[in-house]
Amino acid sequence: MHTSSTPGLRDRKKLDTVTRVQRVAVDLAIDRGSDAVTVEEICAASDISPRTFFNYFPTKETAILGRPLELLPPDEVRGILTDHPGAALRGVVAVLDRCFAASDAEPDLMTRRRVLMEAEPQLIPRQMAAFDRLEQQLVVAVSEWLEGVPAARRSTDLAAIDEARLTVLLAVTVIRRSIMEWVAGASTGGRERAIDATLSQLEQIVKGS
Amino acid sequence: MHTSSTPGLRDRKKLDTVTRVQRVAVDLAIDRGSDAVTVEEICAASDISPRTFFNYFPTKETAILGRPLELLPPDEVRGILTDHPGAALRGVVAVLDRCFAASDAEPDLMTRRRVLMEAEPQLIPRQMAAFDRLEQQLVVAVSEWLEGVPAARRSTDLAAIDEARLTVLLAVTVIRRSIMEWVAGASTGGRERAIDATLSQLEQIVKGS
DNA sequence: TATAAAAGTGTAGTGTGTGCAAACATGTAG
DNA sequence: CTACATGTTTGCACACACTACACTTTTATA
Repeated sequence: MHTSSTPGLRDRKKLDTVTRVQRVAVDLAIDRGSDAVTVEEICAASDISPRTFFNYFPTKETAILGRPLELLPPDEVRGILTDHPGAALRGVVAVLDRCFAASDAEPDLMTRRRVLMEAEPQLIPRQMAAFDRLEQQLVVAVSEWLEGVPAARRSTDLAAIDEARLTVLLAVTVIRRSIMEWVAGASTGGRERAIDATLSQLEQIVKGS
Repeated sequence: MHTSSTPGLRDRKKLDTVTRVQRVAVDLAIDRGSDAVTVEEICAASDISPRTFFNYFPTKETAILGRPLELLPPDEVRGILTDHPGAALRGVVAVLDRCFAASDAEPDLMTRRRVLMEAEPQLIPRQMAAFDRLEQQLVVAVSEWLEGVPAARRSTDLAAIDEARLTVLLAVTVIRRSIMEWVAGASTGGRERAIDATLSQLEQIVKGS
């Protein structure tokens, strides 16, 4: 058994292979279009067998776009939500942003994926559909957290589960819009700035209705 | 050439076949799970050849869940938007609702799809990803419409394209939430009621942030 | 009834993804 | 260093979605 902090040769090799394949995959996709690239080509260019490819990635798409985001540990989620008292939406957006920041996130890989998405915008909604699991987990977490907030300090009179569902959908929308801006390269600052801008636009639009 | 208003035998037969296949597809999916159903089974049960299946439907998913929604003709879109002055969000939601109502919409087929989605919730985000095209077209339409509204009557000071993008995303979110309620069978009334409820919840949540 | 157009089908593929079992590498213990 | 256990990689055979092409059948119209 090997439970120390150093990864060990075996795991290091594995990680190397994974990132190498991901890089090759996204590069080929940028070159020829993601549909035109075959798994066999990716494998040939990364020196692994097709069978091994599917040990690493459940689908071709996963290798090109990356694994779907995972939810932070529950206590971290609670902490972030509590940091935004009376503004569940901002809290949930912050959680999603952290999930995003915490993902694999080799910077150059992210950059290349951004380039790819710019060239093939139809990949963006697919990526969003992969948020599904995250979304469901988040609804549970937010709902539980809301139930622990005394009614006097809540900013709505909705049932916790209803507020949680809609808040999570809204937060995903905010993140989605921010990612679109980020992909378009328009936003001057980082994601934070784009998120703040989106949130204030959101307020204007909703209040105007 | 046949350009009269009556469909003609050929087209009637075609329509019959399409709806029959759709019914068989969704029924089999309810019985065995949509992943476990093969195109061959659907074809055997609906007396067409697999090759013909793919003449009718681009994918298996399309046969089970239905074609993605199509945008109403541009003048209708403009009309609906103009019916909701100063509340672009409500207007866009109304447009989406009409698109929904105008889709194939054999009532019993819709019911069965509702049952299927209840059993396999992961189908819902997939369905939403299919909104992609509709969403893009809608952004263009809304943006053009907003540009025709004098600034004094606008409820925000955002650039038309920015307001259009975010408004469409929000409207899709509202529709998505309403469909989820409708699928869950919770809403007492029809979609309209669910949409109104969602919109007012939305206001509460955003104003509370 | 003859004929052109459209719809349906069979065949032979490509590509993604899976199950299984054998070959291989690596870590551990004597 | 050797031997064993465990995890990784691979080859092979396969199921299924989907496509290109050529061919037959059906329908609409003259």
